[in-house]
Amino acid sequence: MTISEENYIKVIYHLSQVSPKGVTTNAIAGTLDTKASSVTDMLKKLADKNWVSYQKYQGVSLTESGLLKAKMVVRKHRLWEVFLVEKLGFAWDEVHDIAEELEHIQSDALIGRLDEFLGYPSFDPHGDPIPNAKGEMVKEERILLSEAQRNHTYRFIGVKDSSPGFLQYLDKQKIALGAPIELLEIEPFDHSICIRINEQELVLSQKIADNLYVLKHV
Amino acid sequence: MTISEENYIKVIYHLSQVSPKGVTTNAIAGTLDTKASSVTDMLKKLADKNWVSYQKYQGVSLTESGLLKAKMVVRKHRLWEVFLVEKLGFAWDEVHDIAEELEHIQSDALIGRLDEFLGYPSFDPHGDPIPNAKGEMVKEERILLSEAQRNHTYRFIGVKDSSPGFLQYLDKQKIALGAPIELLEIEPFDHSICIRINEQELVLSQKIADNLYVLKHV
DNA sequence: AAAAATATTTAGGCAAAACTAAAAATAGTT
DNA sequence: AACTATTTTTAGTTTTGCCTAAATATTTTT
Repeated sequence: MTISEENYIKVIYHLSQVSPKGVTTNAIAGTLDTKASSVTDMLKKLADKNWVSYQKYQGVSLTESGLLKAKMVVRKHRLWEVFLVEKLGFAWDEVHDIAEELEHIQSDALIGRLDEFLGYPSFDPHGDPIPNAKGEMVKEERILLSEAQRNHTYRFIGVKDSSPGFLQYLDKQKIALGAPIELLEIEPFDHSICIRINEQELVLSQKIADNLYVLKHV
Repeated sequence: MTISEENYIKVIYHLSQVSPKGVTTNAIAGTLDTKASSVTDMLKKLADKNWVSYQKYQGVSLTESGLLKAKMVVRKHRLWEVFLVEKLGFAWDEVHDIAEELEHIQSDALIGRLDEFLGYPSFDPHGDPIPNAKGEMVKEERILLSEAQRNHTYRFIGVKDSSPGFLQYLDKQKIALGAPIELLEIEPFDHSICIRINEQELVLSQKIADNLYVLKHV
């Protein structure tokens, strides 16, 4: 499997999470920053190799073997991110691009030993679950903070947007993974919210609340 | 710099150690397992980018910037080997191919932090010196065991051949890096030698002795 | 020094993965 | 249902890094 093929499979996997009935050519092109015609070419190749099922003009979805391939790439990406943060001391906003390269190293022995070295982590530094060697991962009952209810308390467990800009904003506001968040107020006009975190009150815009995953109960 | 370009530069660097007056097209082709015509193509490209000086039919040598590039690839390769052995518990005969992939990850920050994490090692698991960020590395007064003198004691500090087969042979004979070796006898007929190592006597063929680096004094 | 052997380069092609431009299919709108 | 807009595919190119086969240099042998 080439690096390019792995990247396509991974992107199709991520886009499938949002639109499970089929991923469009344009969506893939947009994510990978290529042209739609290039995507069509690659989809044919991936279909030939039985990693996606693809009908002209109807979008694609991963086959069983494609899904496993995708999960293995995601597994590698997230394990490397844990390594970069936990062992090398990188900040959570610095690791994505490096992991993007490391995820393509081909060695099952390597990734198995890395997993062991890291203590078999279940989540990466952004709160995303790490598939095990079989592709299984924990599934949490998480919601977006923008969908949460007034006067309830949640736990901040992940980000939807993991771009450096957003992560740096969270650092600045001292909003860290695992923190309890109490939803104090929802402003009807602009959907901004007021929360209590670290014993302080904080106002977050809808856009921010829309990118924070919280645990439903407690 | 592409992966292919890095591999060429690295191979030219290694071959230069043996033949400093110029590396031949065929030597490169042999090492990289490609055809001479492919090498010629690449040499032109590398010359255009000023990483090698190349005269038709006269072989190549690295320019100053090419030499630094090569040392940085070697640095990455050897640091990753240390990581694989020291941190992930791989054996010294298992790490070459994985490091061959890892050496192409592009991130100065990564390699700097990896170096720090490993405690700024000076040698890789095979006893080869690791260049620092400037390309400097320690130079030892080492010789081959086949060039050593009778009744002198040496220290085993490196291997010339680092193929898995040879390394496994050394493991089997309990010949480990750092061990003192006393040269007891040189057999004139086949140049095999008798040594004392780990309080035991051992006979080594010329081929073995020809691939072991030892420290000259003590 | 000429002939033979070897090494290297040139010329022409191929496959992967991207591109542009044009054609075809689908979706949306009146 | 027809027209328009959008999406997707096809067709034809480009670039990178490799290949084979043929031509040219260099080296070795006689």
